[in-house]
Amino acid sequence: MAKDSARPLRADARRNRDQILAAAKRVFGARGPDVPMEEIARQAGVGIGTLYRRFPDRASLVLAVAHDSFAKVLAEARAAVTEERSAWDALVRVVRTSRELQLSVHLTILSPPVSPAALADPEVAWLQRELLVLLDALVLSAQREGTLRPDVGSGDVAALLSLLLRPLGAPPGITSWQMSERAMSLLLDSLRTPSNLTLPGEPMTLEDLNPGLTDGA
Amino acid sequence: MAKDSARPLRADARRNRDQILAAAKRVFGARGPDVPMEEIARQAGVGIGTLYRRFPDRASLVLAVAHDSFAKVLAEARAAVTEERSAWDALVRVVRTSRELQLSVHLTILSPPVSPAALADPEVAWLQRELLVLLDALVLSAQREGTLRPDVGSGDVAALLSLLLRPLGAPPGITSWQMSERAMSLLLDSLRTPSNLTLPGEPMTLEDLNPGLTDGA
Amino acid sequence: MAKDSARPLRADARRNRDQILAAAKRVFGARGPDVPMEEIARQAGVGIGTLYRRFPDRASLVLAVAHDSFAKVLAEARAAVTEERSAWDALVRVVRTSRELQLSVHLTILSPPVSPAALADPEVAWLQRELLVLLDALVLSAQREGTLRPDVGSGDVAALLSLLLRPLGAPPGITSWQMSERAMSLLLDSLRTPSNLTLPGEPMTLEDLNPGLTDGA
Amino acid sequence: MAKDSARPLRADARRNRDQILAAAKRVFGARGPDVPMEEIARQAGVGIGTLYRRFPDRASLVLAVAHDSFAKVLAEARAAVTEERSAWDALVRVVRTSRELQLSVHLTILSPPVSPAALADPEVAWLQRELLVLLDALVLSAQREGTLRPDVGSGDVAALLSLLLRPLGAPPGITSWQMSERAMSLLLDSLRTPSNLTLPGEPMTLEDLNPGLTDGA
DNA sequence: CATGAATGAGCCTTCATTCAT
DNA sequence: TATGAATGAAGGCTCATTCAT
Repeated sequence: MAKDSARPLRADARRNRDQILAAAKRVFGARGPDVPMEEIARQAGVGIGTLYRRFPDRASLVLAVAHDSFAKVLAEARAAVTEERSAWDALVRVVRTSRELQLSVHLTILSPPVSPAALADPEVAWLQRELLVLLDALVLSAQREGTLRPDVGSGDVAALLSLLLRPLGAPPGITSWQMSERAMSLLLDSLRTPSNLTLPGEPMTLEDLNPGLTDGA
Repeated sequence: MAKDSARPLRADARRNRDQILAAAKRVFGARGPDVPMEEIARQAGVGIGTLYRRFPDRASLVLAVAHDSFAKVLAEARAAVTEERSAWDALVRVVRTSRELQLSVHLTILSPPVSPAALADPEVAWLQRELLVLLDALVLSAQREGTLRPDVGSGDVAALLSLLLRPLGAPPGITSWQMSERAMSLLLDSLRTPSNLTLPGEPMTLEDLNPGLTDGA
Repeated sequence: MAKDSARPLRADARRNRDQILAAAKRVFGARGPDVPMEEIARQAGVGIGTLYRRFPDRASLVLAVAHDSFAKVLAEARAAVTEERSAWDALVRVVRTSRELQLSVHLTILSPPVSPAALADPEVAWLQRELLVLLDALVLSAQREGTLRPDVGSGDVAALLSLLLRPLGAPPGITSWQMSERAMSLLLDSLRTPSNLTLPGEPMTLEDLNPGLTDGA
Repeated sequence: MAKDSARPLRADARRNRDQILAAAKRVFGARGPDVPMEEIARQAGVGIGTLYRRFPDRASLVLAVAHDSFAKVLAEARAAVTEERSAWDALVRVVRTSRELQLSVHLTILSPPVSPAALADPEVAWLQRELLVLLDALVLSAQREGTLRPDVGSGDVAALLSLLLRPLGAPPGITSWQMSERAMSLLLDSLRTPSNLTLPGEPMTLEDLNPGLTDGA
């Protein structure tokens, strides 16, 4: 389906490639898509030259990250479909395990406003399509099952995911994480029929969001 | 509450300042906070020097944009509280009219992951606090009213807003807008008690999200 | 011998011009020749536009400062020649009172390495020549008198002055001043025949130059 | 005593570094500390990026130049102390060979009015102190020897050096050089006991200083 | 093949100077 | 006329990318 041009890559080269990819994922996630290439190289423990040998330019690195993430998500999603009892459960699992998505989404979103560079790549496009098709099937199943409100389409679900999975832009502190958890629960509930949600944790107060905010109030 | 240090600014200077602010809002919104200053100047129809005379550095421009947006949102929110019949309606209106929020949120978010520079500014911080306090009151009222699920706090609401109002990163096409509309509706519904939502428009399909996507499928 | 083109200048204009000149002198002296024009305008209490109306560009302001300083020095030198008993005394007085020179020298030096712009101006050139001629006469007189070593020329004297009058580059603290005083005394003594110097003050120690320097030594 | 943090630097990098340093010395000397960095890069025959790779900002380049010059001077001074017969001779040699000083002095002067940035650096500060301590010893020896007037301190000597070694601001033409030579001789003589100077060259005339000056006289 | 050096385009910012009020 | 706004050229610095070791 893809990769063919190059022979399998020597062991150390392979290792380098992986380290770079891992570093890029980490760094992009933590500091946005504008980090200097050298920073990534440093974190990967390789020279800048090596990075460029592996990924001829920034775009191709971003692409590789996107590809990698998408692939992992897709695999997970397929596993969910196979292993979960109901379509709804599978859907929930896809969403929940899609922390991995967070990055791909960040870079080359599920929905139309896509980083054009990334989607230009046929493989990423293919992955994206596979994922969406799977999502579509899941949505239909769940609706047939009666667990998903009938007036939403897979496009709606993808859109919500796009929105929710976007990183919050903050160092992912506990609060930020909990916030996402609760938001996601609410979201899922809004999709569910019949709704029967119990939100995790306590209601979030202003104080939770902005510690110290109400001191002077 | 604001502007005080300097005398009122000459007419043309005032006009330029406003044009710059408007351009910055537009451009930041469309292309993120990293656009070249010259781009903003060009869009505002002024020289780069003029921009810098008015806003001594990038940070101060960002700040001004944030301030302006926050102020508008706060005003709107207060109007909503006054004019709407129920707390729920006010809440909905705040959310809905908060397209304006989109930008402020983009720059100096409601919730903790805040652009630190912007919140360092006492005035912006004050505006933010006012807004959150108002939101808090609204949440409590709505819960007393029985229209808002009791297990969410104002923090949750703010968090959801933060997430949803984030720009999608795309040129705001029709699809993108509709998507937001529907997502927001779902969101509001997930907060509502009892839920009684009718989603606007038709279910979004994959085709809606990615026109042409299923061509080859 | 100069100024002719313009009519005498209205009173307030005159005042502005003088304030600007004074400010420029002060500021150039304190912060070197690269201070922004606006800084000078501010210190002079006028708008930048006014400054430029009076002095069409930086060069012409520098020129005016040089001119002014040279003129004062020349006047002083003439007074010294007239009033002092011996050529030597006059020479000493010229040197000593030439604190005023410090600035002119800083800008358009006595000796060849001259700020070309300034000496391009016929009036400044004329002043400079007058001064040098006067100095020449003084040197000859003093040598005839037997108070100045016969193997130096007026060029040597001018050169030494150029060197010594250069500002030290420091905020003119007490030490800096004393240092100059002593250096100048030594210099004068090196020119004197017979030498009979008593240096002012105490010998300068390293500690004087660099307070705290020998703490750890 | 110096350089330690980094490994030895690749051969070509080393060469570039040296060229940059040399160019900087030359250019700073000729045109002051405000020359554009690009000018220095050009003169060094490298790209601007290379310059910045080696010296992350202007301050650090200035620092390096100062360091280098000071180190050379100190070495020379130590050699002088060792090799010259009398303290006086050593002192004279230090002064005379201190053309090298000219630059260091220009940047981070011997005496208090020091470019603060440069002296903030511990190594430069250390070099400066070493030099001053050595000078101090030399002054005392010479005074014990009876060759240096007893009423001056090492601070005076350093101050005079600071003054005299300052570049004249001109392209170092022959005249300028001779002028310095003679001035320095006079200076040394003013310090000497008993004085027995024969000045080098002929008395300098006004014509020497300003060729063409007396043309129209 | 890995490395780190070199390069230069591009963005931020300052400031001399001109121009509208 | 005085003022302060507008302008743009120039310099500092960063970083993506290419090249020599």
